[in-house]
Amino acid sequence: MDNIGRRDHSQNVDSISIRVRFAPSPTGYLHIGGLRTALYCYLFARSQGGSLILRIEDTDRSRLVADAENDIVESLQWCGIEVDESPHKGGQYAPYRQSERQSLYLQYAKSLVDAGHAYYAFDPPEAIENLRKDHATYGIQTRHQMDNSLTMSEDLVNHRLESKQDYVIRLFVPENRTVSFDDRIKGKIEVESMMIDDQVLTKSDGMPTYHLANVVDDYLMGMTHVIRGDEWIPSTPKHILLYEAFGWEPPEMAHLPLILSPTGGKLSKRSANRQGIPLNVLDYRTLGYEPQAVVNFLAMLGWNPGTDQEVFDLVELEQQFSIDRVGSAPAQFDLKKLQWFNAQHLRRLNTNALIDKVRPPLTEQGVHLPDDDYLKQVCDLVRDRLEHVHDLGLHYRYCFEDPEEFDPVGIKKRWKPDSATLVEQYSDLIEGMDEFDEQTLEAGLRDLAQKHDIGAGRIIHPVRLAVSGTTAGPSLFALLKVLGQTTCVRRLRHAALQIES
RNA sequence: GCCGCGUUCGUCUAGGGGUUAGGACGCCGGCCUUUCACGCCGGUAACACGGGUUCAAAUCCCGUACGCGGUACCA
Repeated sequence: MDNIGRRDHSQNVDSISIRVRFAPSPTGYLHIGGLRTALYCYLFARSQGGSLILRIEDTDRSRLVADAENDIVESLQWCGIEVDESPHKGGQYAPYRQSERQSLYLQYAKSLVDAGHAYYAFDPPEAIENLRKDHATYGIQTRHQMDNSLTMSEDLVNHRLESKQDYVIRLFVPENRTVSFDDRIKGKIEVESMMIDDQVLTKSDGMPTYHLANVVDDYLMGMTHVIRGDEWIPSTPKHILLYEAFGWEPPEMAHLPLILSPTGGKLSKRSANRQGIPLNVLDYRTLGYEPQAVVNFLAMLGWNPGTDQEVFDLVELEQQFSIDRVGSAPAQFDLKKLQWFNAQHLRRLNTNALIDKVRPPLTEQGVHLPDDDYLKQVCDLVRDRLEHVHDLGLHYRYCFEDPEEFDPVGIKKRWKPDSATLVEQYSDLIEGMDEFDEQTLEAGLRDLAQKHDIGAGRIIHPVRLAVSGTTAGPSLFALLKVLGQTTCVRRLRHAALQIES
């Protein structure tokens, strides 16, 4: 017992530093709620100068999803959440996959039996099913009616164990105890031990249950804080009892409120789908969201800095995060707000970063990529009206290709009988320009308008329509400048002919 | 059923015995402007309900309702 996986207390620098784990079960891809838990774990660890450990809790072999672990790792990476120790990275307390630590749990469970805090139970499933018809728990009132090492002779118990009959080890939950703990987010929580089952610690397949593995690993791996979802609150008293049985000091607990669907219910696969909310983290990548925006959005769902700042990058979050400012009420997912965050982060990108972001979706949209210099000009031209990386190819395709169609509503509204003539005259003007810049373009157009004794808008609107096919867009003269002299002339002349017919 | 957690504008939230209950998203209006955005200015809208305690309650206490979670050899 003393020589297995003992926590190393000798390095006191280590033992005072904060250690937090994110401990997902690889039964599916990492979803947005799981990511928020990971994020808060990360932010807390980083803000305290501590470490984040990724531990894979794969004790349920029947629900295991083969590539879930990879998905989890990739999701965290995409968001910039770095872990200090993990199955892939290794670390002082390896292995970090619970399936690889099986023998450890068994030994600890047996030590609990030896100390009288746990017992062997041989009841077949039907017996337990029967029990639950009349009693809520397998515990204080019922354990003495069952087949276990509390009710059977030692010889018989040994015989059963030796003949490899199925058995589980159950925790002996004490009577009349008020189990309490002080949650960093929820405050003091109390539960009567009466309400708690004699928890199964090791399953008949030899695997530990979540409760055992979790407690043993959190202890062995030196966790100082357990930060996890709300749904674990009812289990925490069981864990506290386990820590007590082992004679260990429990870590600090912090239970995060859940993320709800926009209608208030549970954010399930079905509800998310119906609301158009991507559920898996990597779906957000596929859809072209900025990881920083997703992180920012999630951080603000349940936490606030106490100031008016709301746009944060990860580093700022690390600096400002405080678990004391995490709210205790669940929060509803709001896609509109995420989109706003996305726009904020996208626009803050410098031009070089922006063109990198924008190239893949453009390619996907079948746009022939121009050279970087041109792409930069386009990005700077439209960046303030970009909400999403896809918007460039979606709404500003004319920056890359001559428009093939002209908005009929726009034509009706802006194309007058004299428009074709004016557009052609302006194209002549442009063709003859030595200086091709915004000022010259504007001055030339206004001159032309004056000559015809009309408002500048009479030319501006048809020109925009001719050059872009649409009535909305960036400043016309800036647009013309970016498009370039020959493109402008070509488009204007072509449009004058086509719209006329 | 039982146990636990929660409840401030539609949404995210600040505040936490005496506030015109503040901000953000969304929505609406205005300004800017050649358009559409951006930006700026303004508007809309909230303390779940009922009892206490108190000079005073959104804030503290107790109930009720509603929501969510747990009650597994799932995590």
